[in-house]
Amino acid sequence: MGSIALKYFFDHGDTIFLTHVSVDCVIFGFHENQLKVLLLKWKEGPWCLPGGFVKHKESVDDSAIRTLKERTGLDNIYLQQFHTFGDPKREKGKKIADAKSWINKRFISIGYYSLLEFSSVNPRPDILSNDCRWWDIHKIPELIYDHKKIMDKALEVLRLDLNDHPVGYNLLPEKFTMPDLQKLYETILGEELDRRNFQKRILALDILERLAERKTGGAHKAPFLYRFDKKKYAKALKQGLKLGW
Amino acid sequence: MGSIALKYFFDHGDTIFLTHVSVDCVIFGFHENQLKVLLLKWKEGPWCLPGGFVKHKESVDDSAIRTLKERTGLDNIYLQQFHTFGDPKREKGKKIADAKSWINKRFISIGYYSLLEFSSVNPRPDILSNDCRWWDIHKIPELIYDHKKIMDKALEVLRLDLNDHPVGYNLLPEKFTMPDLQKLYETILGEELDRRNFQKRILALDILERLAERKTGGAHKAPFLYRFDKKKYAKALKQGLKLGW
DNA sequence: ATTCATTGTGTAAAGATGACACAATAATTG
DNA sequence: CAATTATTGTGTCATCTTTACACAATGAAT
Repeated sequence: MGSIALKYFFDHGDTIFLTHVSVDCVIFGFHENQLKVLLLKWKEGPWCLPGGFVKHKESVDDSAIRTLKERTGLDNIYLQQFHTFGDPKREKGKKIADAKSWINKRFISIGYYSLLEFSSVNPRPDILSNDCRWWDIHKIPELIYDHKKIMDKALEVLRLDLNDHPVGYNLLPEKFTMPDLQKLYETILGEELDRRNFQKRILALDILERLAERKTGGAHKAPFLYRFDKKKYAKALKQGLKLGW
Repeated sequence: MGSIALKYFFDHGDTIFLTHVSVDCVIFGFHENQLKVLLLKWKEGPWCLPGGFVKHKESVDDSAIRTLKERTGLDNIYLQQFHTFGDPKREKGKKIADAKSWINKRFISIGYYSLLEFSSVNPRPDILSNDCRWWDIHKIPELIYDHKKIMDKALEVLRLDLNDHPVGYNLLPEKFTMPDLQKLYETILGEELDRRNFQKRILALDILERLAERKTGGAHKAPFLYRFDKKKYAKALKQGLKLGW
């Protein structure tokens, strides 16, 4: 991607994309007992959420899927639209290209959050950026425009969704231990949970399958490995999970 | 509003409004134990949700507030953004003005729902419509584009919000009876609730004030009147109500 | 072999929810 | 005007859910 493509994008992007509408993605991953977010760094600029524009005949959902694919290489990602940000001052100080460029117009941004398994991702910068990496949710750098606000809102919604969406299914690797799952919940909720009660409630959902294997290697007693039982999981989802944390 | 204003709107609306972005409002009211929705009828056309466009320097929220004010005469309405609809085929068959008009372009619509006290409203048609009235939620006429889908989604979100938003506060008149409140919940949830348990749970929230008065006039025993206690209500909201229906 | 941190499991108390019964009362009726 | 009727106000008990907490088992480290 050279400056020719970039120049075309700035000068004639509006022949491809809708003006005034953009998409921003808050991509969550979980690694080393920490909730992470994937951020991009603009060339000579601040960090920001991966985002994109909506093609003329593309659905907004598809635009988010495309953005995600371009940044992570992944298809079939769990994706949730969570809010649309429409303050006219949200992109304060914006000046990307020539004053006349379509891209300098005001944009309404539709926010999506996605959950994915950390190690399956190979973060890739986009045409406007030169760095793309995971940041711990508690150590986010200065972000451009209202992107911090967008991220906070995503986290808030994720917390609520925890009650009726089996978030672990998307954030953890195929096989995981009960402590892993608990740490995930604790990280998202920002509070500690009782180990024994947590296990009881999760198992009561009847969506997990306990494997014969245990996870060895760590110090201390080896915990069992679990896996989501897709059939039971789908069934429970239809009835509506209810955790009530 | 004559055809001159209308012509200007079609020909030059894009000097006032953003292209590709619109707002649709699902306005709920409660009357005679029925949940109602305010709908507009286009001149020589189908029924639709009240909606509008976003001015160049106006926030999307403000645009929804303005739309609501224009249709109902009301300010200070409870308003919740609930979803953004971005399918490129959502406005199938659209052809409003000259082919070249900005308004015939594709629009992404941001959905808001609002709750308001039925009798405080004086429904007013807009420049494009000649009728504006309440429809029972169970007897909705054929709606334009994807507006039925938008309405269904609003209702779905309202049901979920019932758990942590005191919906009654916005939909009922200042003074109301316990049966009134129960009917409201039953209508939104679409299921019957036990009278005694309902009362217990609602009163346990400690947000209502029982008045000395009773509601006379109806046949049978006169029920007490209640009122929301604004102080307690605000306090409970901060802690997060939890009903769990 | 002992120590240590962590895992697996169980149980009892407290709290929330659900099912249900009966007395009180405001208008209607005959 | 007394009896009727449908509805409201209130209470209790059983059941399910949630919370708090204890102890034995185990794998690695010492």
